[in-house]
Amino acid sequence: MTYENLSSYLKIIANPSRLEILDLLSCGELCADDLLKYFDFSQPTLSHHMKALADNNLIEIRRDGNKKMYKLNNEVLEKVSSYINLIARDNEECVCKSISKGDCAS
Amino acid sequence: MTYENLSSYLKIIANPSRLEILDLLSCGELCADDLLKYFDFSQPTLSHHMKALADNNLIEIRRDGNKKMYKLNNEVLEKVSSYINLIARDNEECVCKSISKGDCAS
DNA sequence: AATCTATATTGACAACTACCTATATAGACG
DNA sequence: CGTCTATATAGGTAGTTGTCAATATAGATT
Repeated sequence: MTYENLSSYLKIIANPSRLEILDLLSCGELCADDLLKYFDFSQPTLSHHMKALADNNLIEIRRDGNKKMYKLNNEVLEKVSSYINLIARDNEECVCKSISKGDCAS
Repeated sequence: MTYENLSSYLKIIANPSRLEILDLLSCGELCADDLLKYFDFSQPTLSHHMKALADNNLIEIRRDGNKKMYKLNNEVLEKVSSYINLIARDNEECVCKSISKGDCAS
């Protein structure tokens, strides 16, 4: 995963409403209406957030009769989490091994 | 940690340059000049990124003579990572337990 | 097929971001 | 104290984001 890729995922989840949507989905599917009742923003705003999440593969959508059901794709979220951890820690292939230190060498 | 708080941290790291800066710092302190040589952007842009990271406690700064040394504060990054994991998973106190399902009940 | 219901799209706008150039400042050191 | 070096701040700009009201659409149901 490139920094660009990781950054794209992070941009999507770097929003309190979307974080809460993801958390709400973490114990099962919900439809838009249940989510909408829960929040204070408008229906188009919810739809916009759901599209952003779906476009980035953070949720999956299926139709159920009249409604659409949204389901968390927790693998992606877990992958993002583990990549952040990778950045936080030193390791063999880390880019930090490759930087050339000038006068500031420790 | 509130969704607002987590989202603030995520906004800071949701940038490819800052992710790379953090990764570069993950095996030890560096000064601004070493980082600057590594990237293609201007010195003020680097300074701006370092300030954003420091203001959010993601790095620590100490003066060393003429220079400033930047050090990763990996605890914060690891905390962010683990909170994302928490959101990805179901658990006892999850907000997802509290949402009232209307017609969409599974 | 007409209507209803749930969700999506459009278009607009204020707020924020990342970057630049130009300039300022803080501390080191002659 | 004056100068140099390293980093920070200011001011400006193009692009992005989150939101809304208005409208469109897709599928269900009569």
